[in-house]
Amino acid sequence: MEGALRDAGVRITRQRRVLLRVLAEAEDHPDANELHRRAHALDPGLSLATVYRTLSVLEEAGVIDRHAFEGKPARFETSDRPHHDHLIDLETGAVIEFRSEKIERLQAEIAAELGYDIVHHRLELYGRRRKGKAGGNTPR
Amino acid sequence: MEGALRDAGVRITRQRRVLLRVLAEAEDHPDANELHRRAHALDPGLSLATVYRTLSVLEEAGVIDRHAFEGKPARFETSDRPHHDHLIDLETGAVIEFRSEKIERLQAEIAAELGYDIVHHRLELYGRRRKGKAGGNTPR
DNA sequence: CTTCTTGTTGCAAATAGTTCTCAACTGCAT
DNA sequence: ATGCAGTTGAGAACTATTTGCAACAAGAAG
Ligand SMILES: [Mn+2]
Ligand SMILES: [Mn+2]
Ligand SMILES: [Zn+2]
Ligand SMILES: [Zn+2]
Repeated sequence: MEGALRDAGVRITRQRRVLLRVLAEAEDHPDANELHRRAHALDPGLSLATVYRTLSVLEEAGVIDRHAFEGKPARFETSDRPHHDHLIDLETGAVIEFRSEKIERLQAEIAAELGYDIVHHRLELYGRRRKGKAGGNTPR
Repeated sequence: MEGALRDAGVRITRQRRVLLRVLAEAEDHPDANELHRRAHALDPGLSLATVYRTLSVLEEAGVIDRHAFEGKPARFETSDRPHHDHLIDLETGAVIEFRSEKIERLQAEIAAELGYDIVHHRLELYGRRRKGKAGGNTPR
């Protein structure tokens, strides 16, 4: 992963290495502040400004994705996994991932009909746990 | 429309009447600043703070929708027309509306499978005009 | 290994968009 | 006409993020 960056002409500094690691180990969708806090453990002195700058660099290099959910500050995640969209639990703030081949396809069709090629999109569902009987988050 | 607001316990002030009118006449998706500029014509002295406050009130009353497109400031539109989503032209910034019953349905299904009820969602396509041969924005 | 060039960093100050504080006002129920 | 809770204008405050600048360090060159 560092190789890919180096090839893209991105210098590998101590702070970038740390952030890459923090991002790689993250299982959630941390925001800049949280990333700064986590990185702080491995490298005190790494500034928040650098976190922001590095996130922009990594985003442009295509190794991370930035999500701006309703209101809240931007959140990040590595883009090594396949594309997916998000469902946000309005009560707990939990972020649940999902992927719908059908929706992806429909989006492309719609854009095409309008004479456009999709560069990227944003699909976010905001909801609350269904109180009713069935359904349910099938535990793995 | 004012009646509905009054019933919701919202006082009808001169500035709110102006903004409601500006919003009703808008055919695009203006942001707070633009709304302020337009309202200024009908009522100089109407402050930007009031524009923001009124927009929040109207949003909560459910008479307008707020859209936060990539990066740019929030944009608004009356919610009297049926629900739709947006395609943003990355080059011109143009906002094109569309509606897909299928996608709406799929979203509900996905949420249901995850054990959720959708409160609202956000679907935005960001793209560029297709250079290729066919397709195309059928002019009306 | 030393040097050199240029990208990178930390800090603080700057932005942009939006919200809040507070005293002066006003819609509107009585 | 009165009274008061809700609303407004002006500006300060805020939040998230960006930027200017001088010190610093990656890594190509020698
Ligand atoms: Mn994700
Ligand atoms: Mn619209
Ligand atoms: Zn998607
Ligand atoms: Zn929709």
